[in-house]
Amino acid sequence: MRLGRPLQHHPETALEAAVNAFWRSGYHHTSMRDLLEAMQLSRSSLYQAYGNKEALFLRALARYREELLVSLNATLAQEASAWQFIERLLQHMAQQAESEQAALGCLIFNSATELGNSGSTVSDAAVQSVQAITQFFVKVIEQAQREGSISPERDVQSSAYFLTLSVSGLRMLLKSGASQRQTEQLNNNILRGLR
Amino acid sequence: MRLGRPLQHHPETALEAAVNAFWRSGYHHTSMRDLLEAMQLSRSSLYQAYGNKEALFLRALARYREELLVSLNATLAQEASAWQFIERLLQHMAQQAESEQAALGCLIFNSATELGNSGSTVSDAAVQSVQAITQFFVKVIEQAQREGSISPERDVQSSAYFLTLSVSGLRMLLKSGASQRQTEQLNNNILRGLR
DNA sequence: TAAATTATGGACTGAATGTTCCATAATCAA
DNA sequence: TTGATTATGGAACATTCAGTCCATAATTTA
Repeated sequence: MRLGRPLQHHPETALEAAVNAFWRSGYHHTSMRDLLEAMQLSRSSLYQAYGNKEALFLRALARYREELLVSLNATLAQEASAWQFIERLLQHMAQQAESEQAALGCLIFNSATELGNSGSTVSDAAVQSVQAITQFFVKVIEQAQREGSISPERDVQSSAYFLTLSVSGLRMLLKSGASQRQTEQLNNNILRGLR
Repeated sequence: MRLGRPLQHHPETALEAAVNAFWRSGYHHTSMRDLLEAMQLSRSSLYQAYGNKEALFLRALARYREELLVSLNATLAQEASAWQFIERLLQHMAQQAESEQAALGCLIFNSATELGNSGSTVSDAAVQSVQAITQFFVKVIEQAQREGSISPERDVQSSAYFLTLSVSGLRMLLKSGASQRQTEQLNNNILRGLR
């Protein structure tokens, strides 16, 4: 068995709370005070369990990315086709318009925009997460080409990047208060860019 | 003539420096110390001339937006067609890949992503600036439709939003270190989404 | 020259920042 | 029960934060 006094908090639950805190306010503008309150644990426990703010952010971002990719893969698997997956994904984002969720945007794109690729550990992590999203879209595009809904002449990498760009741009517009109607019509342009 | 001791700084030059400071680090992460150093003036002078950090940011963002729109309008006017303007705009962004300029992104999209639309004065200004960009693209799309390069069946607002989304997404990818080759190929998807 | 007016330099404030430290609490192994 | 080990609460730290204040400098008007 494990030695010493047992944890009085659930590390996974606390990390989830940290994700939400960073999601709401970004890396720099989320203070340790915010994190302590959100995660419901004492200073010592936080530093003991996660090291420091930077390390906690890396853990939070990694968790967000992993959960997102698991969710995306699961949704892809249960859709009838890759093309339908893309349509549903865009439609789903449009339906979130003007909600609190939409106002948050995506932690990965938020972080990439905030941190750039300055070479710091945190900015590297953000860039790498954007790459992971694009890699997922590569799979989706390849499947769509096999299924005949995207021309085999289209460059896979470009189309995947275009999907990343589109989702990121959509998130920015939704953050700026774009309406559902506006977003839905927009999606036609995105789909046309893919075909 | 003006009464009292004359200014020892050029307000326009100082504001330009403030723009660059906010551009580099965002609203929250740019400190007054950063601004004082960038603008090369003393605390008193800064507060006397601009009020406080929030007011200074509003001025800086407004200046950035105005300069950007003047530049975009000038470029549009000297291109042979609206369609060619769009092509050149995207091409120009691709050529900036992997440069310091690309690493900065766009102050407006950076701010919109950082500040969301929380209802604060600064976030309102960011949202409004995104709208101003979209309004400019409305003009471009209408001109392109008159010139026959974009189908009159396309919804003007949607296409304008799509251009805003594309430029924003492109900026995010460039910030994440996307290469020139990747970006150039990407542009074909964007143009296809417009036609 | 004197009075009025505006700008500037720099000290100062209170609050917030991320982080460290230590005494104490709570568990397990012997 | 004792000793080892880990977790926790809270005080404390130096630094940075945005912003204020006041004495003084530099100018115009009278």
